[in-house]
Amino acid sequence: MGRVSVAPSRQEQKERTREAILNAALDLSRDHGFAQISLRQVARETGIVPTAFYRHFESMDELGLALVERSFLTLRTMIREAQRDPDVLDNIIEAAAEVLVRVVKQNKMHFAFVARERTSGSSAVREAIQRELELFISELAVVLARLPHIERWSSDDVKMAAGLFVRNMVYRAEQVVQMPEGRPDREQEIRHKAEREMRMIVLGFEKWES
Amino acid sequence: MGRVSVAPSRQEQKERTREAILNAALDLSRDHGFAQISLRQVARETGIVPTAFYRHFESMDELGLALVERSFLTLRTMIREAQRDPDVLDNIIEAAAEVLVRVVKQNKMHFAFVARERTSGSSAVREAIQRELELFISELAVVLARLPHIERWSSDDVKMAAGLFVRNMVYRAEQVVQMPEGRPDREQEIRHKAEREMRMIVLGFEKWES
DNA sequence: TCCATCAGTGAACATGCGTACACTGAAATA
DNA sequence: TATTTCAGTGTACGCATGTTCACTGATGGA
Repeated sequence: MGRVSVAPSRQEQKERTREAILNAALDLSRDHGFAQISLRQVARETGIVPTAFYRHFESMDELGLALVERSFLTLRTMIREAQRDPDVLDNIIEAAAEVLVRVVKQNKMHFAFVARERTSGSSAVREAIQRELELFISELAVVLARLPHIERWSSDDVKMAAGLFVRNMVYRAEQVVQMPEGRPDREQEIRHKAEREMRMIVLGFEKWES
Repeated sequence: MGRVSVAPSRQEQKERTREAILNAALDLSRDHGFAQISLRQVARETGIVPTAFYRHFESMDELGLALVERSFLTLRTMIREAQRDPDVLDNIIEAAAEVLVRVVKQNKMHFAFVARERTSGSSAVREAIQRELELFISELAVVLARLPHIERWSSDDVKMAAGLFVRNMVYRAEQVVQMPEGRPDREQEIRHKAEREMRMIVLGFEKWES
């Protein structure tokens, strides 16, 4: 057979194991939350011996922080994608709802992790998520600031609006995550509700200081 | 001395211990979440032996459900109080923000519990909270439905509005809970932000179908 | 007064945990 | 080729956990 399997370098192999640990932890977190899972469970799921875990992370807390980072990479990808999309300026609501549902569906685990560990989780993880969410709101505020009605608002007001959007988005994302597989009707219902809510908030925007 | 101490009846004593267990659990949950605490920790904090726990609850899960119930009793008290207050109809925003901050401050632990265990927690606890929150939104919808602008809306729309309010309220309540003691400036800031947000949402209401 | 009830006790157990420590053997380096 | 590095192994440890079981002694009805 034409199969040529190059032996992976040491680095490559280490990186693979690290990735495997992250995925195992994410997977195990699904049912009972990251804070509940043990180092030994993660090792077992990864297929390594418990002590080998320490070759990659100093503690479960450090693993948790790595997961926060990885999950927010996904979120930032989403906002950048939304920024490139020319529809967004004309029609922010439908575009945002569409991107929301699609990206969340593709990255359920990451969103579930953020939503869950935001309020529970170790204090290190919790604080990291709060910080990242603030950053995310600021990024969204920059996008919003370019919209026609909003150009002249104070930056505090724009941030408030972004906060309302993001917090409602987080809530609807939780619902998409909990959504059972193969239920396009539920999906459409959530998208529809998200659209209505965002539209209502936007109506508030328009009246805010005009 | 005139001290007369009547020996408590068996029932009374049992009720007291039960209450002590609930408080101990609520207190221990504060730092790391209910899901993380052990039956033995709760017993230790209560001042009973681990096995005595079983005289009151079958499992930690049952304890969790009892805490959900007790916490939502507080929430319902809040909405009833708001309903009785005549200011609410004229000036729903300031009144709501005031009630929010005051009641949350008085019952930090209960709100913290609900906010935290809503997304983490065992599935039994999580589902109980989701159900109670839905109920709470419905109750608020009834209150909102009496407001001048809203009378003629569809019930779906009123529920959406109530949902937006409650979810933003939950978020701000989380902040009040996390607020350090003796910081009236932070308290006012949160109240102020909550007011602005609610005002913005209400602006959306007014424009919604008028 | 006698006796049943039952909230709380205390010892014992099997299990899973985090981490220390000495190790192996293949990849990287010299 | 000889040597070093280091990801992963295997054993062992002390500790906290949930749950069992037989118990104690005050309460409260007969």
